[in-house]
Amino acid sequence: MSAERPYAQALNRLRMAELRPTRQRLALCKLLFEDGDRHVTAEVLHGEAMEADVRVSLATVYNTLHQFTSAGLLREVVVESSKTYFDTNTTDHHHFYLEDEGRLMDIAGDAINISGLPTPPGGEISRVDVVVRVRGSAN
Amino acid sequence: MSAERPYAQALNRLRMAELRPTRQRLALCKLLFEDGDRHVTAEVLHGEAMEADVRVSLATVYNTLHQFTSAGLLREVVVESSKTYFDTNTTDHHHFYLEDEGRLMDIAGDAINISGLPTPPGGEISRVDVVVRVRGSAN
DNA sequence: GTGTTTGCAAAGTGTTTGCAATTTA
DNA sequence: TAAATTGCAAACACTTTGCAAACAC
Repeated sequence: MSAERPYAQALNRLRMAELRPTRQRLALCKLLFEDGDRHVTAEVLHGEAMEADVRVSLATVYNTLHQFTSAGLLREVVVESSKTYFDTNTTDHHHFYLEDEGRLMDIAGDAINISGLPTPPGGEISRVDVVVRVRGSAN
Repeated sequence: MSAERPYAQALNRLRMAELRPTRQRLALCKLLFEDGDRHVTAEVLHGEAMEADVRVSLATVYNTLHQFTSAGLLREVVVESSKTYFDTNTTDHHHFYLEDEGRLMDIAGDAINISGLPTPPGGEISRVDVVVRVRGSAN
């Protein structure tokens, strides 16, 4: 919806998250959400910003990604030490990880069924992450 | 088996992996495998070595953990960016991750049932990792 | 002896932080 | 103009690397 109003959309998203719509946040928000579901690292997003002639520092990209995550706009996905991926899809779902390309792909939450989960040892389950590692996708 | 012969056991393990049984490798091997399944980081293992008065550099611990992993003696588990866990259990299984403590616990491979896995997009599945994140275990 | 392994210190990577300058409301 | 945000550069945690000395066979 309203894919033709990415700017207004970004503004709305920031308002809902109660984050001041600064030039940088608006631009990053637009880049992140205007093209459907994405999985980005800070470096990649920063690169896209540079290409789009948006002046943002890498530090701000990091800060913004974390603010968006705290606000529930993004979700962090851990598949590789020493690289943090942010996912624009915050609904319940899982991932393919294409090891050769270092790329993530969503698996719809209802596509996989998990049964027999043991009771967690004290505390409660905050999330169940399934990562299906795929090799040879580059050939 | 032969839990009372940790040294001979370690020696055997190294021989099977075709790694020279150096003082350092033997000591690390012993620390890793004499007490059942473990999940360690390089820092933690290095700390244990120091406590046991085994002189090993952190760099060697890192190298050794990777050699053991390549040899199939260990397996890497990714649950947190910027921290690598090595698991002495190399069989098919999954994990609880106690977020408050940063601790891993095994979930037997046959305890969980996963159905409906979509076909991977080119390439073949090298592994399916299930991480059950648990919060509040420290209370 | 010869080739492997180690330790050190230095370099590397991805990320976070302190603070003055800038921007927003 | 008061408070929030930014950019920079420095600091950070964790990990890898180059190379001479020590070690295993």
